[in-house]
Amino acid sequence: MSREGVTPQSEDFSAWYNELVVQAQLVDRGPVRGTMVIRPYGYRVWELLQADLDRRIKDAGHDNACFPMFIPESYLKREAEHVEGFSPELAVVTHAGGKQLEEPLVVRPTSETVIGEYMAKWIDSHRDLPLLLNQWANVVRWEMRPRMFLRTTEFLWQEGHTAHIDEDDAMRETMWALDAYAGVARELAAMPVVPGEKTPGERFAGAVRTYTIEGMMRDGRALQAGTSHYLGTNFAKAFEIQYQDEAGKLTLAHTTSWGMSTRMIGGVIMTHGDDKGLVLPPRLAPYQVVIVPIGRKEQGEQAAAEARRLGAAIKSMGIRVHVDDNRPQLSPGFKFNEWEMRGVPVRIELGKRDIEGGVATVVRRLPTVEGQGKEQIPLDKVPELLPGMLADFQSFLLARAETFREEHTAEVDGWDAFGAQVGGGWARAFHCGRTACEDDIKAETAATPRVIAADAPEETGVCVRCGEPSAYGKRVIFGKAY
RNA sequence: CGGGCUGUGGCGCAGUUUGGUAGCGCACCGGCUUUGGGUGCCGGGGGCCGUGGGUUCAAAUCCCGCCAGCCCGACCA
Repeated sequence: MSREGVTPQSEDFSAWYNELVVQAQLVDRGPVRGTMVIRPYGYRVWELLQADLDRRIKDAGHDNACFPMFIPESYLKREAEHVEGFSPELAVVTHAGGKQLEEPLVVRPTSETVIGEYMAKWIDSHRDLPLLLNQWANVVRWEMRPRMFLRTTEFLWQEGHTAHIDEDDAMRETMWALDAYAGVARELAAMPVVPGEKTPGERFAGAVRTYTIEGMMRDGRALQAGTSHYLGTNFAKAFEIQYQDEAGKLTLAHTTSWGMSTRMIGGVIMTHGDDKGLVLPPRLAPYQVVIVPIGRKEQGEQAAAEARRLGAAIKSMGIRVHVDDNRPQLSPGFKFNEWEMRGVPVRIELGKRDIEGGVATVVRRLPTVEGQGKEQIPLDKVPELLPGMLADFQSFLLARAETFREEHTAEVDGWDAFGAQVGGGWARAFHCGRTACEDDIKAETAATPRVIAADAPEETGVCVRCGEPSAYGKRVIFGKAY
């Protein structure tokens, strides 16, 4: 840790990100290429996301379960598109117990197949539906170009798997999950995502319809932060997930699957971070407030004691607070920079001057109002003022990200304008709907269709690339993606 | 898989061209210093120089192979 700070975003966004995730102590590099060790500070962020999403999942009637990570290779092969989509990135176990296995085992890249097998076993009658399952698990996908949180060989996620009596019910479920993800993104991550459908070319392998929430990062690129699929009867056919309907007839169930992963953390970093480092939304911050006592010897001890007292009062307000009183070898300046780099929303400085004046020096990670910097607040008023301050900070981040996205999104109709727009943001454009045309666009501009926004107005036009009549009945958001 | 770069104390690097007892900064340990935006000073500990072979009296340094990592590209739900 000899460096001071990280490469500025403006200079090299990618370097900024790579350095920051390590220096902020969110992760460390794993021993195997593409793997990551999630350190306590990073894992706490995940736990906070997890707690909220898990509550939403359970409130909507789903039950958690856990399926094995080893899947017989033959399972994957039962759904043609599914196996084709995944085979390049599978990790396969061929040897175990000191000998070659009769049938190779795939380390799960996702669990549609195993869960499908058991759904078939557990479902007999229409009375068994809907079957609403969820699991929190790790999955493995052998990626060519891994990046911490965004695309790692192994990652943590939640995968919901449900079976329904018909398309209507399954679609309600699909949209429920999408809405839950949008809620988590907006309310916890302060990330203003665009929910909507993916084009056929971007669809999940084996899905009938794929939905996504897309967020814009501070370099103008898009991040898929959660995804929900209506699988139709594709997996039901492959795994014989069927039920007897009221008339006694055997009928295929309609299934869904939906997932949100540790990738969301990467989204938080790239949505709010700046040249000084991380900026964590209070609802996801392991430490919402850090108190730095200032002084040495007796004076330092007095400040530390006062800091601990204040910390206890703040904690009793239900706020996650940390008192940095155990590192006398570090100067206050160092600590200020470090906690800013690690994204703590509010810092409280407590030294001789403060204590004599009966105040604390309170500093936000970002000025929520122009020109607002440090402020002195009477010590006994600090705990009661903090909840409001944190809530304001949370909504400030969401509003700021929303403004940023609007400023970097434009309606585009000409091909030249399209190329310019996707250079640093999103283009809302008409598209013919042909996958081959999407491929051309990608080859020429590196941009891909990200989402057909659910709330986009109904309109038609001609394809921005080939001039054919537009598909989808609305514009499509294009951008470069992670 | 292709192109480029890099492997030297925990981290970041110099030393390699021209072979000759392995160095610096940060971190760490001990001590001192009146810690408000990356304190200053003194004294310490720590390194099969990625790996295997070759050349040589002698290799971090020269030669050949291999491995790993990073960046760019192809690829990616």
